[in-house]
Amino acid sequence: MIEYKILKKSKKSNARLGVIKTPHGEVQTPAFVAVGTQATVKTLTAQEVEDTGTQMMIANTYHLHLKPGDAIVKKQGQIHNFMKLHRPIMTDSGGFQVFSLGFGRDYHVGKINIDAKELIKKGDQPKNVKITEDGVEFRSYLDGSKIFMGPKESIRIQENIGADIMFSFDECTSPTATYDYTKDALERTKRWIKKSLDVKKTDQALYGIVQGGRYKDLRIESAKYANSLDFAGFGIGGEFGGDKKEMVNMIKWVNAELDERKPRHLLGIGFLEDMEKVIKAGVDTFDCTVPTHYARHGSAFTSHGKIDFKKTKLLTSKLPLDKNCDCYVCQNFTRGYLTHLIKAREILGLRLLSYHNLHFFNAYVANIRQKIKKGEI
RNA sequence: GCACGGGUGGUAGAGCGGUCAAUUACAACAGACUGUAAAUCUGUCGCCUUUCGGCUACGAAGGUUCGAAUCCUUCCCCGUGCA
Repeated sequence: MIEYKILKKSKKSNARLGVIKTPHGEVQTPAFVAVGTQATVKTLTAQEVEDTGTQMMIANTYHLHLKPGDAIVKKQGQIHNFMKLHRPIMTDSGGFQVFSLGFGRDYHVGKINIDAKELIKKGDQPKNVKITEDGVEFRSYLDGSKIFMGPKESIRIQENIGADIMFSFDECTSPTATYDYTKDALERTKRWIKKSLDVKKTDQALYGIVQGGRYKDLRIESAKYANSLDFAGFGIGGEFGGDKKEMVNMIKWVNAELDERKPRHLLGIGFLEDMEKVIKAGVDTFDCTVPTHYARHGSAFTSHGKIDFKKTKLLTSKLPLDKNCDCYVCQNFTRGYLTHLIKAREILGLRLLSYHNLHFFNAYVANIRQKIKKGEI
């Protein structure tokens, strides 16, 4: 189980300072959660992940079920022992893959989409996954085989993986869904999160997920329902409207309904510019692929903006990546060297940028914690 | 000197009479990425033009043809073999 304690509540916003105690250590919140889908924060060793100041990681049920198989992870001593990360770990339920491999893929849309048109009507099905009342039939992206996953399957897999915190199985809806579709999907998600709780056998913590798309009444209904059940915390998922303002409002609608004594995790949101906004809306933890994903695409974040290390002109630069950063990468290498590594497609380039970006994101949130502590936000 | 083979856009390398401003790859340039189908994807990439279109181009110069990067002649380079 986990324990959440509020250390300080902001007077200026809904932000709060807290700590989540888990069997694998504490998380000072608000906190950034690194994404380690396949039991690895891509390119980095567990030791390096810890060295970047990462407090918690989130792995993925769907991916680990396909490869290597959750039974294998269990036999290897579960995820902490398997990957040798001695920090708190979460597992996402596979609910996001209902979207990313389903309608998300069909419509080429992300979770925040200003151009989204309402195209998905109640009863519609994505091309590559089949959504039923009991769960979802996926096509494995590895070999095309059929994989069925519902709340029961997801929880069983997550219990085998053995993270500190599990998420209930849900259907992440698309920004291209109509109200009627989203309402219908929410009814499924409500049944699924209840079922997730009912079938859970271990003492791992389970978070209930809130959906409801961009629709206020559905978001509130979803939050109220999740709050009525005995979850250890909450996950806020789904699409987040057309812009950041809308997103923040949606988070506020939801958090107003949730028991403040339980931690709230915002699923899959975390651009740098989003962090302070969502924290002020009352979010405690959030995960995002951006630092590691962008790193592998050659981009690094700095105190003066983003740098694209694919640009040839940077080859002659003798400046550090970020002069205001005290991470190993910024202390040792020039922008020119990093550019060379990226352009030469050397693995080290991806590793160094991943390391720096994670460090940068963690430091960024640590700074926000300080601001809350000082009463600045 | 003789005999073959070859000279194509920044590079490599297709094309071998019209559908070729020229396949493709790389490079270059620009952009995207939010619970990771992602060390990925998209666009531009001779010059002028927003588009239509125009212009100059496949070693050089001639020629054949309605039409040539593609065929012929000469020349200039490069590679291999024989002297």
